[in-house]
Amino acid sequence: MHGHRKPTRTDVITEYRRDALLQAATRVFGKYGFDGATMEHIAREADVAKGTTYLYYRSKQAIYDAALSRGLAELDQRTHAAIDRAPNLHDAIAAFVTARAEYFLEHRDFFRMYVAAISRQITSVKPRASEFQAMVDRQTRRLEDAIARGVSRGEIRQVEPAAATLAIFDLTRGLVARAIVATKAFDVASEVAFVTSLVWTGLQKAKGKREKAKGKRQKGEARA
Amino acid sequence: MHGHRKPTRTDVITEYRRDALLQAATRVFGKYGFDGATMEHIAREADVAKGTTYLYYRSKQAIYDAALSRGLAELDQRTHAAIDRAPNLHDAIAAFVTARAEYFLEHRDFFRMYVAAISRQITSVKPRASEFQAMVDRQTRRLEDAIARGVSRGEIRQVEPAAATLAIFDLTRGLVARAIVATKAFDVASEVAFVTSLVWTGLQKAKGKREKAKGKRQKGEARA
Amino acid sequence: MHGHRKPTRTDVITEYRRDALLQAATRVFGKYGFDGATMEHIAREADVAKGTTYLYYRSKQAIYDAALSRGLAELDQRTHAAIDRAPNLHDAIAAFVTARAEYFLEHRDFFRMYVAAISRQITSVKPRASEFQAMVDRQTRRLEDAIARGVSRGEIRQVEPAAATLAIFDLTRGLVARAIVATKAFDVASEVAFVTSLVWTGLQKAKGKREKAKGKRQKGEARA
Amino acid sequence: MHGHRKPTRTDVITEYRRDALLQAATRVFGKYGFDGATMEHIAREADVAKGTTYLYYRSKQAIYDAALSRGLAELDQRTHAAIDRAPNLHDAIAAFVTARAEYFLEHRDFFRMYVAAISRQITSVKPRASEFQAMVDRQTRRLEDAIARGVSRGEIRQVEPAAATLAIFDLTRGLVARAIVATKAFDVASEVAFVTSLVWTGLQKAKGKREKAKGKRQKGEARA
DNA sequence: CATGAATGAGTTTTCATTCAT
DNA sequence: AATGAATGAAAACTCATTCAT
Repeated sequence: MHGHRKPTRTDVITEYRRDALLQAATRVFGKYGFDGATMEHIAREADVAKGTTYLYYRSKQAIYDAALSRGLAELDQRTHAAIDRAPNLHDAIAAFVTARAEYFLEHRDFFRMYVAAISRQITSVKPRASEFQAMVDRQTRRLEDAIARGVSRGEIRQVEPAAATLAIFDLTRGLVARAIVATKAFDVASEVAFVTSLVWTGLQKAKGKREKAKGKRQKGEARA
Repeated sequence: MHGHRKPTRTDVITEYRRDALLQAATRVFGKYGFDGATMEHIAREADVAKGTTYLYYRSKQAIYDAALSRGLAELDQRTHAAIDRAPNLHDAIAAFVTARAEYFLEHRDFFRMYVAAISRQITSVKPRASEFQAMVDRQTRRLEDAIARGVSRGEIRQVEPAAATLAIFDLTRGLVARAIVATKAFDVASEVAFVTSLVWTGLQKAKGKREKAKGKRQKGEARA
Repeated sequence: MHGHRKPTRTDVITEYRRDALLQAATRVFGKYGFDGATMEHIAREADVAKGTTYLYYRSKQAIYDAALSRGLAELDQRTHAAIDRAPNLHDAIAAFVTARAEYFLEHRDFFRMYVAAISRQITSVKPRASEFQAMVDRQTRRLEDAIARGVSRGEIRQVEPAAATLAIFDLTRGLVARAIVATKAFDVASEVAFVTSLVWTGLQKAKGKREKAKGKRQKGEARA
Repeated sequence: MHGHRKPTRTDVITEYRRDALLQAATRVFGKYGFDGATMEHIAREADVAKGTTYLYYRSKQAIYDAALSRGLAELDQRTHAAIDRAPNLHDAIAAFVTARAEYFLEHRDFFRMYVAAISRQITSVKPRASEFQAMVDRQTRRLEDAIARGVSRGEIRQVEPAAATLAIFDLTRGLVARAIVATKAFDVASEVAFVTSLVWTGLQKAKGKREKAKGKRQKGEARA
């Protein structure tokens, strides 16, 4: 902030503590949820006294938010990097799914926090919606842009890029959730491949086949 | 139907109270989550005293479970009925998405409970996974069977029916979640249509094109 | 109460209910103690609805008191009768111990209430001491009189009759307590015999021996 | 004596608090009984907040157990020391009664807890009997041994040492109970003397007198 | 008289947060 | 800065008692 000031000893300690606390918090919140987690537990996990926690974070909510943000930022990073590396739209989609699945599976506690956070957002009385919404946007922006380009180039059919992106987003989340609760072996790679192929195929230009079915609608079908 | 005993006064009251409590519980759990909800609050919402709650449900957990189960059963009902009414696979998929989206949007509090329950299942220390898993299975079974038939008839391409079903399941959930947090107008019908079309197209037999694309990148896609 | 009025149907029912409730109360209070017992439990045990209990007894305390009183009155009865039948002091003592032990062992729940009541009296904040004290007095009066006569007749040595009586009273209580908690066989008869003989011997005129012992230690007793 | 580590601040506080809490608990449990006592009350009495109590004792039951145990251990101590100091059996008996009476009268609240504990043991649904039983055994062991020696030396008549000991035990308890509820002056010393003399005389060898009475039993007499 | 549904005061226990050392 | 003892608000749950039917 103050330019290139050499970090003082204090800065280093502070940095170290904040990191340790965030890691501990992620573990504990991931395992027990927001309400189930206790400051005591987090402190112990971070190897500090309970009071120390409050020197670095104002409250339980604050440490929770920080832990969540940090994870989201990292995930963001990974997601972006993966997409940027992809040479084409198909691979960008695959990269998106893969990168996120990998990140979540490497950070299962974070995934739990993440899911709970979404759940809380939906449940939420307070409108923390906006902050969270912004993060989701950031996570999906790159992919959305890629899809938009794909559409404008005629590479894929005319779809709402946002809708398509969110679909991929949802599929990824579901996939990871199942991987995490899975008791028996779960072949992530093949699941990722399936999701990717489903979406990719789904984005192809229709071959006209469906027209007929569409022609003779029955009730019970989507009213779109 | 089940013994024509005239319902006693107590039976009537019991029926009425249980229903009122379940409704209240759904509202409160939906708004505040399991931990955030208080028995006091639920009781007030159901217009009874705190103690009365315990005359009908043994514990907070019990009333939570009951409220969740009831909603799931209703949802199950609707989902089944919708699929059964569909004349073909395409419409079955559309019906699945539509029925669930409608149910959830009519019962937003229940949707919040539902999402929280899934979140809890993932977070959960205790393995209440199984009970819940069973319900999910029940909800998806019919669609899975329909998809399996579609595959064996060659109506759609060779996919793992379970995987395809869960994808539809995930997409529906995401769709509803967005509809519920949406601050501005949200065109559910068109979202449903999109999801349905994405999946339906995605399940069509591949035209073989993509293979090539994967092998040798096209220049136009160099930077997504 | 109103002389020889023929008991009405209502009187009979009332009598019957009060009795059933008292029996139930004794069982329940005996098993769970005052605080551990619930009106619900007592009512169920007496085969009436919870509210009915309050038609016969003003409160939990009232039914407790009534149950205790009834037991004490019966015990009183038995104790008196036994003593009155005894031809001499020795037998009166034996009869006292025996009668009480028998009564308590036939009414173990009542014994538990009884012990708890004594405990409560000691603990008691409120001075229900007097009422209870009176009952103890009534229970011991006859024996005390018999002992007083024994003393004045020179049948036994000069002791404070009240003190001697209470000693016998305490020994009996201890004996029964052990019989009731005993897990293995407990020979009540021989315990009663021991207590009786101990007391009877203890009340005999001293042979003068002890005086000396107290004055100048005997070597054999140097280390007890 | 046990590692000369300087006690830390925390150690000191802990020691102090545990003691204060135990004292407070004894007072409160003694006055109101287990169920009548509230944690709030105990905390106030110990001059701490309600929550503080739980920093030192896991639960109400735990603090109760600790308070009871501490008292029993002290009483044990005193009882043992008194008996060990006695030069002969007669004095050992006197010492037992005296020491216990003194201890209880100095710690009236503890006596109330003690009586309630015995009462609970009798009433008890759960078999905490064993733990408690063990403590009683410990309290009486020394005296029982002394009596056994007295019997084998022919110093006193042939009695079951355990039975004699428990008789003395019961008499002491009764004596103290009366001293504690006594509203008017209560001459403990003379009561102790009476109990001691009654027992001591009662343990002397019979002079053969009673034989006759025994010969012509009447009903109502012990069937031993 | 009898019932049992309803009430709400009262109890134990937990835990985020504060603050003296 | 770090500690951890102390606090007290909050919450689930129980049960004696009341009262409408």
